[in-house]
Amino acid sequence: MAPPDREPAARVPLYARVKEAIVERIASGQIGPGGRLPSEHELMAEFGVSRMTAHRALRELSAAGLVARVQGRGSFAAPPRPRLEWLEIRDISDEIVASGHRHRVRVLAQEATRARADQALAFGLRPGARIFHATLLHYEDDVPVQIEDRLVSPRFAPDFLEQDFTKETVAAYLLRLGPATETEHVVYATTPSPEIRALLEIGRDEEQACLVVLRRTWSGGLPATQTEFIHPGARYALGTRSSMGDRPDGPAAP
Amino acid sequence: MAPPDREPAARVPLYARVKEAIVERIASGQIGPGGRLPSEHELMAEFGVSRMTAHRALRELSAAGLVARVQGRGSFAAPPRPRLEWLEIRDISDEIVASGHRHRVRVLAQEATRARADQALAFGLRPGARIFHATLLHYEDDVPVQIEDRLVSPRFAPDFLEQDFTKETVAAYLLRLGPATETEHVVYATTPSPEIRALLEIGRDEEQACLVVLRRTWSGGLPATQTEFIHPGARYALGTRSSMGDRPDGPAAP
DNA sequence: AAGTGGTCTAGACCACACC
DNA sequence: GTGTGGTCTAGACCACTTC
Repeated sequence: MAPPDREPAARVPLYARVKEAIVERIASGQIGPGGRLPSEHELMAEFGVSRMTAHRALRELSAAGLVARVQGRGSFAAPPRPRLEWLEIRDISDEIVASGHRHRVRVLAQEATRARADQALAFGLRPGARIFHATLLHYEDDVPVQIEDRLVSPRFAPDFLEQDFTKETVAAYLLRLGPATETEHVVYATTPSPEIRALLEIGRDEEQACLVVLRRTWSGGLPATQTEFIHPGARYALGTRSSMGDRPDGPAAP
Repeated sequence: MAPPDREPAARVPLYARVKEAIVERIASGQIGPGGRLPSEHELMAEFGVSRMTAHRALRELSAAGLVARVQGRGSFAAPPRPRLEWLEIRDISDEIVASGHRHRVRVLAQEATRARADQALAFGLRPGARIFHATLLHYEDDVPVQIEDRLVSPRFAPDFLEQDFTKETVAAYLLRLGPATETEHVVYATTPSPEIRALLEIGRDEEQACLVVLRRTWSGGLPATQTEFIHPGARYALGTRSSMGDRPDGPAAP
């Protein structure tokens, strides 16, 4: 009673074929922005699928932001509203290894310190409270490409000082303790101090600007970590590339 | 035969309740990273829902990256693998207006030029071919915060020179012509030239580094635009914040 | 009233993993 | 073989919009 594959064609799920067909009509301009899409019943007739299958195709396109659906009215092609774009932030060691290079890390500091007033505020502690700190320098083929400067809440990672971060990434260790429930990223450019320049081996004549990624995480509502990733501007860039249809979820536009 | 609401409770769909329950177990640590989740049949029994409903809950959590599913084995809590993080890139005028400030733009250039060798290569044209160029300077409350330097393919936007970009954003105009099918972003830090410094009104003593977002777009396989957004490092940052469960799609980890 | 999307069910066939 | 997830169907009830 359920013919799962009416054609011995390629093993592409029906809902995926329906999605492809709709994306094709939008991408080719055949349905312009704001234009009306076939209703679920029309898709049932056109592709010979059940309503659940037609519905799934439209629902997933809606989640992907390519299609807007309004109950009682119909489905429409992506509205002419600026789409959000997304920049991927990955772990530096992954990136280096994935690009076929050699990754090495030096642990410059791994200690307990007293929280300064601003740090205490950020972590919800009293000034002078004990907090963990670590500074790591990441090399790609012996060229320094990132300074990782971390503050970690002792509440979140009590055994932080006992870890060997040349064996396991700090990020991997922290993830092992429990996933962050909230994450904040800020990216900006800055002119490095002489100390930073020395660590990153930035010559006097070399491009001096640095790219900084500031990451703050929370776990279960409590601040867990705060990290500055500092990169030499001339040797590092964040990048991403996306195609229509494989974009991350965006707010389904009205 | 289909009791749609066995309890007159709040109007929350069943699949959403199942999702919430699972997220709760993961976020509370009750199911630690890599831990096993109830199977679809177990969820059916526990929540009294059909298999389709249990499946939808798990499928959406899988798309959100919180759950990994493996055919034949089962469903598991977010694996202890570095999650991808995402940085949002938005239109500068939107950002300024959304934050309650005043946006103004000056058109510094809007012309047809001859493509340099590298530009011709990027656009798939012969060197010296006609190409459109525009430079805009964006102000937030009369303080310059972005230089927008664009190259646009005449094939994609034949009437580019006739537009009034003080009335309509370049991005909005281009979107009107047709959505980009592919987009590439690269973010890096750089030390600005004296010309750039002058335009952005960066003083001699001021922080000099600039944040550059390079965006390239394609439409239907052909290069459409290439843009450099240059920001003073001290006055601009990219930022984002995300919570567990509302993250964009990532590759469902094995 | 008719059409639309939003949800839900019961049952089915399949591919895959593990024992 | 048993259990898992992946897909699909036919039909149902509901809320909403439009006529």
